[in-house]
Amino acid sequence: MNLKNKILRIIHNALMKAKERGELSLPEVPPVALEVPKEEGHGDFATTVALSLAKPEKKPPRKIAEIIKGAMEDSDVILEKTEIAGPGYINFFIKDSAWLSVLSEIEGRGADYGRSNIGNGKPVQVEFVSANPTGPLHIGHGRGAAVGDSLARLLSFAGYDVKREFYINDFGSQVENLASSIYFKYRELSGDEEAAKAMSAEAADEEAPGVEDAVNHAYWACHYLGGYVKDLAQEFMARPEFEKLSEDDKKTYCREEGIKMMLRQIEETLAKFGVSFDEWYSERKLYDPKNNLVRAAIDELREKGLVFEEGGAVWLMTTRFGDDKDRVLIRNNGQTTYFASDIAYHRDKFLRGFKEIIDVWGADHHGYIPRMKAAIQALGHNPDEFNVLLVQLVNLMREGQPVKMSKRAGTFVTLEEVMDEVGTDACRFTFMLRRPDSHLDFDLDLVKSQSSENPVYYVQYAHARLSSVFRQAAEKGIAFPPIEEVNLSRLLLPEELAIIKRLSAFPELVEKAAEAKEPHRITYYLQELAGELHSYYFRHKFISDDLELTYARMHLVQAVRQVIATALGLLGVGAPESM
RNA sequence: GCGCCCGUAGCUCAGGUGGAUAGAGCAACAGCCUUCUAAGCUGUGGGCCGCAGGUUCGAGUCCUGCCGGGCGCGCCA
Repeated sequence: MNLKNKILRIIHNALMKAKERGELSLPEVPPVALEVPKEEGHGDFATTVALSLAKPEKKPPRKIAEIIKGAMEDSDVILEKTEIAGPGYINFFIKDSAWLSVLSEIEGRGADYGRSNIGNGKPVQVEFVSANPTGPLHIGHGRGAAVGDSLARLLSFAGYDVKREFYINDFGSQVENLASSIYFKYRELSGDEEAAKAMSAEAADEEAPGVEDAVNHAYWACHYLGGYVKDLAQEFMARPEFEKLSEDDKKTYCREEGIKMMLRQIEETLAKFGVSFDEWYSERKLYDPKNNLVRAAIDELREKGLVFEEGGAVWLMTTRFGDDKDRVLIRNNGQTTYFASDIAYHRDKFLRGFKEIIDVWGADHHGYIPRMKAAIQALGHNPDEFNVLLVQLVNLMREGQPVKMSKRAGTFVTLEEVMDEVGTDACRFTFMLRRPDSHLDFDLDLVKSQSSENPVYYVQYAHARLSSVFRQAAEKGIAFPPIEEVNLSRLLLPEELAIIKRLSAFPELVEKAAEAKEPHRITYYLQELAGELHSYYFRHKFISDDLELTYARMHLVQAVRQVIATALGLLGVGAPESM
């Protein structure tokens, strides 16, 4: 049992005892809030329970605090002292010797220190990135990937049964656009004058009036996105089987092979970024003739009486569940909407047994949340089982100036290029430096710079430095005796105890971050821990002639090294042995 | 017009689900390498937490209204 829980037990027992004695009435056991005070002088832990009991007990809070304090028993002998302060806080001061046991706990659990089971094996699905397979990933996808992946790692570490999923929009107008772009480019490359003319009209005219979207897209993709449409067209042309096809079949080929190639590229980019998925879920699967899930979803909603027809279209009554207006499922041309697909998709997620569903979306889709929540309820689920994490769009900067990513400006930058320029660790860490819903300026020069301005190296350097200490010790032939044989009570410095206290806070930090779905908290914790470590490192030698002290300090920094590595791992960032 | 997000130090941002005297990095200034990695350390200054009310023992945090910025409001995806 950790220290915090021991204190909680002491308080709880004291409350029970006070009740027995008749000093407190306590019709029901109050929740006890125990926190770490900001001010050091206020002890290691403090509770406000006396304050919150003041009203129901009709006694002054300080009086209640006296009663509780008088009933407390420190059976494990972990308390240095307790005191009542301010309006009625009870402050707890832990014995130094009790803190030292944290080091043994960390060493004992190793890479599992901080792992918990608050998730209790609950099946959770995190769906993220889900970019259209019509072009390369950009930096906004990168942020979504970093946030989604870190969240998945965090939840998994907290005991949830997590699955990561990528939803492939391989159905509908977007992929048709890709298909005709490739096909169009192929025609141009084959000497089709009409196609070439449209292309040059597009190049000359900002708005390119009268030119269809596919040409527009092809022009953009060929000139600014690394020419991937042109690459694909050329590759297909070189394949013997392609030329044998009829024009119609060529177009189909462009679509099918185009999607396949784009997905492969997306998967490779993400793999390089350290992100992988358990499932790549195809939208087309929802329309399988043998098992049409979209039809099944609409039928289910219709049976519930939540569907109606108007103007030749089929609608879902989302307003019954708080949406602003009802939404179309089937257009009057007979085609289903994206929304209908999405309902079927999310219905299937629940059918697959997930008890909680988390979608990571770009913030520009936030308006879509109410209708999706409504749909979840229409299907008979608790809307709390479906959560959307909004990730704000990223401003790519260079030397303090925004990089405008317009197709005309010729400055489109892919995620791949950003990773190559700044490195994946710096890239991922930077994404986790902000709350997901706050705007992020991603300055390429800053993220690239290997200086104090760059927090990722600050943290990684702490790990590398400590690794170096162990190399030095080994070179000098200094042993690393087991922790049971080491006199940890030699760790008397205030900064040593401060570090131990911070290490002891890690498991709860992980739990809270997981519950709040806020992986960025890990980033801030890391910066604080690294800061304390650097300061400590600078002031004190770890390896000295005093072997007893050396051993004790080596175990301390071993624990720090472990926690830094674990925490960086939750962010998908490496912990280098040397830099 | 309606809805969502944001507003905290000169800049970029934290602020642990309502707690004690609001923090960090950068920038500015002044220092620290003979010693385990200077990608580091030490110190200094800097605030009407957008504004005005409300809820209570207690508000940067919750509620209402305004101001300012971003985004969204399709039988597109």
